[in-house]
Amino acid sequence: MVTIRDVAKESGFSSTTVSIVLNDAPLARYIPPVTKKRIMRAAQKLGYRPNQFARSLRSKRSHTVGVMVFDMTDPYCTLVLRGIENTLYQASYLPILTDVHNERVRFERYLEMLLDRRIEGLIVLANWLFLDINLLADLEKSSIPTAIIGCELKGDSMSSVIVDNEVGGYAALEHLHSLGHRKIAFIRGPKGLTDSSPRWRGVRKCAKASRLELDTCLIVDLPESRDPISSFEAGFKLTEGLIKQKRQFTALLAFDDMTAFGAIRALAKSGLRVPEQCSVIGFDDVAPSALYTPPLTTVRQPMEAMGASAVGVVLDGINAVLEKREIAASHRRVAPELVVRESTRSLL
Amino acid sequence: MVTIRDVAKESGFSSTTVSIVLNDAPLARYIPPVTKKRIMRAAQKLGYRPNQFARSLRSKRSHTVGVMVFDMTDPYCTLVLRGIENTLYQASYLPILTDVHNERVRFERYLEMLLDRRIEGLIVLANWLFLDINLLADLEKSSIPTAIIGCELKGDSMSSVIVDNEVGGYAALEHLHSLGHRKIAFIRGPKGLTDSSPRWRGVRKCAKASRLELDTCLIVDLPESRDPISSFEAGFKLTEGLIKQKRQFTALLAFDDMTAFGAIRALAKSGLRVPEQCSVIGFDDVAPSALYTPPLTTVRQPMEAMGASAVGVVLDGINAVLEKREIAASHRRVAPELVVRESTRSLL
DNA sequence: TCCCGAAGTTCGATTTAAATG
DNA sequence: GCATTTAAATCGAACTTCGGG
Repeated sequence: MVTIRDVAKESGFSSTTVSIVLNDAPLARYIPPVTKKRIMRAAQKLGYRPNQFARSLRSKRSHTVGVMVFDMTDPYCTLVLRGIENTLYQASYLPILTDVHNERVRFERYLEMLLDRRIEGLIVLANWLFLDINLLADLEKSSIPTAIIGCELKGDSMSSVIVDNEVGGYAALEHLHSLGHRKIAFIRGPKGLTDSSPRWRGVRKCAKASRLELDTCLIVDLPESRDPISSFEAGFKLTEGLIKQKRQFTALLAFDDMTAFGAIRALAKSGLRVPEQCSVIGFDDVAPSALYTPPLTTVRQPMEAMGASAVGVVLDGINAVLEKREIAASHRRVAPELVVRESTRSLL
Repeated sequence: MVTIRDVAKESGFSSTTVSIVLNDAPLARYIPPVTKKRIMRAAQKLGYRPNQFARSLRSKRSHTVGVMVFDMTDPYCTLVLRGIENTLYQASYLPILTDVHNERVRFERYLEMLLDRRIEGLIVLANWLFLDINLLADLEKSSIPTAIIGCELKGDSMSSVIVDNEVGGYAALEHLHSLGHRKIAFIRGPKGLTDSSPRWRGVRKCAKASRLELDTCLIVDLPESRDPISSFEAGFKLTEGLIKQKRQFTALLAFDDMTAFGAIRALAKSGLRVPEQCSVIGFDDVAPSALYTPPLTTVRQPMEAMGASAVGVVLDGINAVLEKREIAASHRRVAPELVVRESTRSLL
């Protein structure tokens, strides 16, 4: 490996001067262009690349951000990760990706490993989180800039980026209602998920506003489960249950897209066609939704933008730390967007 | 930050002794249990965590593996990444994830960044690769253990893990043939993809073995494109074209699952039901395939196992380097598995 | 000679303080 | 005092060498 001393020897200057020149440090003003040229050429010639370990040791910086996901296999992650990656790339940071598998020990071990690596920031993708929220509290004391995506929280220590679930829930029902649907089945999210209740609040709000009465016989809940795929299976079973009980409904509002897929499957199995005999709307707009047959109408979370936003917040935090400024945590709530495709249809 | 010297002071021993004890170095045999206890307690009390920068600087090790993906949004990546993550975790390595977006400059920049970080190994997920293969040759000179997933290559410097495309292609056609299908449409992969030709070779081999004549009017090719989603759109358009030309076929063999999704969509749009009027088979078994309506019959690549396998190879390489052993690159070809679901049906 | 522990060097880059002309 | 350059200290851990008992 070629070191700064090799460059010094090759160029005929001291390693101090080489360092100053190559980093374009303040003192570089005093160094005559000839010297700079010579040093540059020497470095070039030798193919010198500074040792990041040594650099980090002095500067205490890693130019690395930790990314913690609770379950990678959730399709929700993909685009968020893309947003994170892309924004970090612009800023010349590199992400260390960890997948907690919704396991407590794994969370703790990974957090320790990341902290040991002196990550400068941390982004947590709490998409399908069934761990004690107290775990997240542990993060607070780590005192590194942290942003959580998909889990609302108060407080000054950690930032958060979430979609406005209430607005989204409202939009979903409003869409079905505007199409003339009145007998609507609902599959709500599991109690343990922070998204569930605001999303349902939005639905109720819309129902109230449009004087729609919700039939409690048509409301079912997703069970708790650590596995995001399970919402597909649960969506399937719950819908099947509804059908078997001969509940009449012309539309179904699912907690998320996976649930909607399960519901569509159940409907198809019973010979009910979507959207001809039953409209279905999901939530999230994960990648497969656009590819589904029929393409799924859903409420989109701007996932890539949310990833980018989280990185932005964390980067601001890092800069604040570097400049020894205090900075308050920011809590961003981004607007969802109704995406009308072909799984919903007007009753008229 | 608490350093080893703080622990030394606290425990009353020198930093040397502390280092020996905490690392359980060979010399630790000579150190009496009392001393060890005292040092351990001091470390515990102060919450000492060794500085990885300093450690890496001396040991020249980063305990980090670079992971390079050509397009994260390809659903193919998800499970492979899970396999990689999980296996690295067992071995206490951390992955740095980079997404090349199929862009040359990005590839080069990321590679440089990873090398600067002194990654100990590199895993390349060449799933939807439309860059010059020569780029990969650049990797050779990096001289760090490297494994490529999804792209066959010879040579001793880099290892590879691929699915046996020929066997897979064979199995796909064999399945359709065994169901009684004789008029079969084919959507082949783009020429630029290394998977395309062996997969097709398998198909032809099976056709020959079962004396099935392939109708060239029913064979179409996916265009080149950097975007993996494009195979959905192309699958849609190509199938639509086939239908518009009134080509008769009772089954369709798609290059991959995304293409199959596009084909199903086109069939549905023309009022053709799957599998009643046309069977469709894909390749890969990406996550959405099982959730599709109808659930897609496909040829599964054991993606998680392939990720794990690549990590295994790289880890072996790392150990070889540490022990200054020479080690030959390994080229693993794993068997695919036919997954029969509901998008294919017997003609009888 | 064996056991225990400490002093000092090394890894490679940055930075402070100081030395030249 | 000014422009130009550098010796030496520093970051934190690990390893080599050495000395005392």
